[in-house]
Amino acid sequence: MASIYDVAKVARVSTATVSAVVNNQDKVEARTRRRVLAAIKKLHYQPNIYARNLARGSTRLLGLIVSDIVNPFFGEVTQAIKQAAAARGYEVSLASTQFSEQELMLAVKRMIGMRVAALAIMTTEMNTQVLDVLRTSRTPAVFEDVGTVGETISNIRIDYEGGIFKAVKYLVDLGHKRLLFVQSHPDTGPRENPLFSINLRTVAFQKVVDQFKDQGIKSEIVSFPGPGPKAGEQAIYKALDQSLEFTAAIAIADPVALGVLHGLRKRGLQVPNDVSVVGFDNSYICEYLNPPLTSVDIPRGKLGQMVTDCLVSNVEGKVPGRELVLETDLVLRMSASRLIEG
Amino acid sequence: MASIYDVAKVARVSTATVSAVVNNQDKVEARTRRRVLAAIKKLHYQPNIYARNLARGSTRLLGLIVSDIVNPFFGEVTQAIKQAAAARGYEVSLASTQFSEQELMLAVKRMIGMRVAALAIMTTEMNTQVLDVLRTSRTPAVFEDVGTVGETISNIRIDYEGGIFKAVKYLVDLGHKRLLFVQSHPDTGPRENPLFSINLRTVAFQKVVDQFKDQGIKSEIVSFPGPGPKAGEQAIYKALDQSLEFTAAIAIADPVALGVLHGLRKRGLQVPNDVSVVGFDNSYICEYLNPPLTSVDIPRGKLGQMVTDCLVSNVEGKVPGRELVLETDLVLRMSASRLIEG
DNA sequence: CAATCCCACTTAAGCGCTTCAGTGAACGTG
DNA sequence: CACGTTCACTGAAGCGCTTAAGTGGGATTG
Repeated sequence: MASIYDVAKVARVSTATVSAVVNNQDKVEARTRRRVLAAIKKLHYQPNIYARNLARGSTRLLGLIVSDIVNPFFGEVTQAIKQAAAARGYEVSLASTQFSEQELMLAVKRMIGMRVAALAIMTTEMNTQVLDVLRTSRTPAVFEDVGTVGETISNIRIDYEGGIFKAVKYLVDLGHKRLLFVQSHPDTGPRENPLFSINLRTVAFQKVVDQFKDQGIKSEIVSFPGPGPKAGEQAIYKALDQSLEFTAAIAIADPVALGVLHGLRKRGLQVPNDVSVVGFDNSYICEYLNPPLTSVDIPRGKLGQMVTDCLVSNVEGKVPGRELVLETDLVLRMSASRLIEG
Repeated sequence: MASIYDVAKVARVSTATVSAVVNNQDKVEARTRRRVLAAIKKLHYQPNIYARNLARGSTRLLGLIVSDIVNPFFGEVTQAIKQAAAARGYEVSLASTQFSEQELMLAVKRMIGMRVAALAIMTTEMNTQVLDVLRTSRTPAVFEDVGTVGETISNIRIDYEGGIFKAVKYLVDLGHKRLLFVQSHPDTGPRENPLFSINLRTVAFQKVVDQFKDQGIKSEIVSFPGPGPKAGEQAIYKALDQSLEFTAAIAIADPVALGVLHGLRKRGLQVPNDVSVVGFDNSYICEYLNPPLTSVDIPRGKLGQMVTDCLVSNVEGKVPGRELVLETDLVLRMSASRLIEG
């Protein structure tokens, strides 16, 4: 592979000039520039990014770590972040952990090795070692839902409670009094880890239901290990088999709702006639389900923007870490309806 | 950020020794190793991958370019490739093009800049310039469905025809005689570009239907710009509005099928009673749809394995490029049924 | 006991860029 | 005309690693 020296030789200039052309600084005379460009084309020269980044000593690279790229929600968030980052002249490098804390640690270390300017961590799993590594490396970072803001660590708190409140109120207004919250949890790791953002959603649900208890609203929570539809399906079977009383179910995430819908159907229950269902995330898929799924919306575009702004201002403006709140909303579709007294 | 020199100084050894420890070569005495490890921990040392890769002069990095990470199918393929690659000691770097040829070119150049050992390109878009860049850079590459095998270029041909044959035969056996093929196409770029793998599926459909024409089977093709459900929905409206005759539809990809299902429902048509629908890709989501979607399966695990094996043997074994065929299969669910003569 | 080999470790060159100080020619100024 | 300026370009150091060649001391050998 041709190096900058080869190009310099062919163009009969110094490497500094080639460098100036490649990075299109306007210090180079048009004639010279053309010679260099011709040489580059002739040799199929492509700068070695390792040499470049090593020499530069810094990168315009944002790291993004998510739990599961297969989940379209993360995919959409990734897109949003990439776009926002590109607008500010940053690239983004993506890693996926498959919900494993070990993978998370590896990914963080790899990112630090890549000397990312800053790091966004949008995973459900988390632990204090990871936080330590981040803090000691002084890599600016932004989390989704991990409370500890620091000099270089920001947090975007998604207002689950707001969204869940809207969902619960909506269901209550429709006449539902028995609510089920369907959770899935990672197979591994401590269930009670407060750093697991997934627990935040459950806690938010409990808080909200508490506010409604003087109206006679009762609730149950079921949980099943493993992410996604499979867990949702099994969890709803569990609820049914235990004869938990509920006329409406809120799922912790859309893929889980997908499983809930499926499980209900298999057991001969109709949605929304027999059971109302509300999802969480408002994936694009909700619109296309049968029935279309009412879901709590987390605006990915705004999230991506927030994440990027937060990181970039931390990197460039030395703005200290802070906490931002992202509002959520309820998008009404067809999967919840007025309770028919039976 | 601490460098290898800092570690060497603290551990009172040379940088070469630190390097040996970091790369765990077993040339270092246990006592020394411990000292080095302690220094690394103390300084929170994390090797700079740019310096490392520059010094090494080669990487164990596979590049993967896909059209759309939001599509769960690509997500699953990505996972499969990552796993297969990890088993052979390679990492993988991911890029997504959003179906843009321009983005594709940028991604390819970035990958070459990263000096990936080899490159897998699983996009629907493609053009000859990209092929040229690849060929001249001598980066081993594997494509999905681009015919031109070369010294460093391999091709995995997905046996669309086989899968579509199974689908068509299945529908014909169920009594259907009027088939609709629902295609979506990228907004940009030449529609007739034979390098667009998406056209391959359509061509395969036409070929297959041809084999059935003496049985009186007729077919139509509709197409709508844009990927995903939205295109599928609009395409099916178009078919309905033009009063195309069909009792069964095959969608070019599952997200498109999702839109078809949705559009049919909105127009008051029942699946499978009024129209049978078959998808393509067999995303995990098919199982959870209502009705569960019959779909042509492309085995991602095998695909990931093939891609990785192909690349690694090209890189390490100097095996020249070749063409491999990936069989497809039809997974039966509930979205297609016997035609009720009306 | 000298010669040999091994072992654990060090020295230093080099990977391919960027960048800053430096050079020399052309130009403008008093 | 001597002087400073500007301009277009060059020279070379240095980024943080890896690795081939080198070193020196202890064990092994004839």
